Order: sequence, then structure tokens, then C-alpha cells
Amino acid sequence: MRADAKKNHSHILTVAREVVTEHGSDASMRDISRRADVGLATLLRHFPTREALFEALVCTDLDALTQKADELETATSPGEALASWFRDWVTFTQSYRGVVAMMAAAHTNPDSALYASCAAVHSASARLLLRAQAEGTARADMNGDDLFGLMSALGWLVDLPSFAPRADHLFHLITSAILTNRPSNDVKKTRR
Amino acid sequence: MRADAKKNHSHILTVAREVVTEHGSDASMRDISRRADVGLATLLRHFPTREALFEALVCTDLDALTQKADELETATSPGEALASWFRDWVTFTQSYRGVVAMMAAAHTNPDSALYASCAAVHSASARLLLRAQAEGTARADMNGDDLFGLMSALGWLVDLPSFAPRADHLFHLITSAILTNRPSNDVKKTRR
DNA sequence: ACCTGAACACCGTTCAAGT
DNA sequence: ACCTGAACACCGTTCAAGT
Repeated sequence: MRADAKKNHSHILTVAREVVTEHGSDASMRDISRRADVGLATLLRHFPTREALFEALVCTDLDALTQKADELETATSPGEALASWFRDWVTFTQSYRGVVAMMAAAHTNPDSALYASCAAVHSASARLLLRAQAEGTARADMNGDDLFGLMSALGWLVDLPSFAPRADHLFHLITSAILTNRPSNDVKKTRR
Repeated sequence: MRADAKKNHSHILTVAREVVTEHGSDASMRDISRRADVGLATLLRHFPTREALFEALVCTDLDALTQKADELETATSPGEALASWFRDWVTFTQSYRGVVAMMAAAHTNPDSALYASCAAVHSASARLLLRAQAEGTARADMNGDDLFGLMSALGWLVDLPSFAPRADHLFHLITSAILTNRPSNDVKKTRR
């Protein structure tokens, strides 16, 4: 990779981060290229698709997220580990508006530039789920696909400005559907 | 309304139904006008926005849905009434791909042509929720906004082709988060 | 190697001109 | 009243021409 290309690459990413922060995942590629003072064709050469651009935008965040999952797998109690990681996921989705919808659409399409990222998230969450199920805190009648679905659906929902204020509560509702027999959910344990 | 206008109106709706069935809520307005053998400006005159077109497309279905809610409010047990109506909602969302996302985005925007429809769904579901909460089958720490959010999120999720096959199960997961102490959920009741 | 302007086929919006 | 073609400002894709 030539020096000028390398410079363009990182500069485009910097500008893209700004534009996407403003306009979400359906930001105009043309707009990004203009703000980066670069030909549209140049942007498309570095990132052939919108998904390729987003993959580059979120990959470091996702790496941190999957690494977090690895740590949680040996540390805390399985149920709390799943809940904690789920919360981090929601925080991640809120950092780039619309990205969760892209990932949910891409997660079964091997041709998508986001496919590998989705698979990584999927397997990380599936492992945490299995541990919690083995412990008995997560309901047994769901699998990794269901969890990925619920995580995506919640991320999509709180992406909407009108639901963002209730994000914490909606997270709690979904979490208590997944984690049963959790101390914080079980009212009877606290009586007397 | 003149005779030719009336004819165009209904003809456009017929064609729009076809095109939307094929391409979902982001179908091209131009495409619809072409397939209806009508000028694009004519389509836009009858339905100034995409949301206005969709409002016309779904209004009869939504009327039936809210009427169903009225019936359920006096008939079955409150918990089962809510679950039954929720299921009908999911079936509705699956009939027009992408429409649930439009409604979720429009439900706090009074300027949207879909606002009234969203409000009707919202209030219908809120009433069913209140009844179930009074009975003690629905969890007390959620309100109509939360329910509308969860209903939208599930509708959005099963709109994705990859999650459609698991629609029933995902519905069950969400439902059991809302309805607690339900006979079908309570395993202990069936022992012995 | 890498960049770019330009042509292309789309999209929704708007409006003056038609019947 | 109602319809329409055309102009407009966008969009992403593609590629021949430049350095």
C-alpha cells in the first residue's frame, strides 16, 4: 500500500466517523467523499460497499467487545456475565446509529463485509449463553440465534430517538426474559 | 372527488399493494407510478408522502386489529387477550415488509400520516396491558410505551428473512417477558 | 499503484403547462 | 379539478483517462 493511499484510507475513516455520527448508517457516500476532499471513486476504491466502510469503522470496538466476552467467560457468574456483556453490546450499538440494523441484515450473508464481525459477536454471545444455561440462570429453550435476534431487536429499538430514553428499562425487560431465577428478578427471595 | 381521480386513487392502491409486496416499504414511488400507468406527479398528488401511501394501504387491516382489541377487552382472560392480540399484531406486520419500522419511527411524530394509526395501536395495546396488569398476569413495571416498543422490535426482527422462521419462538420469548405467572409458563403447576 | 472527472441510471420534489 | 412532462438536485456504480 502506497503512502498516499494509506493516508487517504485513514483520513476517509476519520471523516466517515464524523458524518456517520451526524447522519447515521444511511449517510451519503458522496457526502463523505466530499468532506474528505477525495473523489467519490477513491472512497469506493478503499471501501467498495457501505458495509465495508462500516466494518472498518466498528472493528476495533467489536474486537474489544469480543475480548470482553472472553474475559467474562472465566470471571463472574455466568448469568451476570451474560447480562453485563449484553449491556456492553447495547452501548456499542448506540455509538453508531443504524449499524445494528446493518449487522442484523448481514449476519446470514457470507458475501457481506460485516459477516465475519457478526459471526464473532454471535459466537461470543452464544458461548456466554451456554454457560448461563448450564448454570440454570438462562432459559433453556433458546439458542444463540434467538439471543442474537433479541440483542439486535433491542439495539434497533433504542436506536430510535423516541425509545432511547427508555433504553435501560427495555434492556431490563429483555434481560429478564432471558435470565430466569435471577436474584434481582426473584421477589420471593427478598421477603421476610 | 372527480370520477377519474377516484379511479386513479383505487388503481394506484391496487398496484402499490403488488409492488410493496415485492419490494417492501422502500419500494420506488416512481416504480409504482410506472406500473400504474400514471404520472409520478399524480401518485404524489394522491399520496404526498410514502407514509401517506402506507397509511392507505394498511388502514383497513389496522381498523380490524383495533376492533379485535375492543372485543378482546371484554371476552377472554386479560392475559390471554393480550397475548392473542400481540400475535395478531405480529401477523399484521409480516404482511407488509418494513411497515413496522415506519410506524415505530412515526409514532411520536404528529406530522406523520401514520401518526393516528400508531396512536390507535398504542392505545389499544395499552388498554389490554392495563387489564392484564390489574389481573396480575402482566408485569407491573412496564407501560404502554414499553409494550409498543417490544411489539415493534419483534415485528422488525421477524421482518428479516433470517429470523422469520423463528418468529413463533421469538414471539413466545417476548411474550413470556411480559406475561408472568401465566399457566403455560409456570412449570410447577404441571408437576405430579 | 493510485486517483479522478464524467457519464450513467436511478431516486423524490416541484411546478408550469395542459385538458 | 385533475393530470403530466420536464427540470432539478440528489444518489451509488462504473470506467476511461490521468499522474
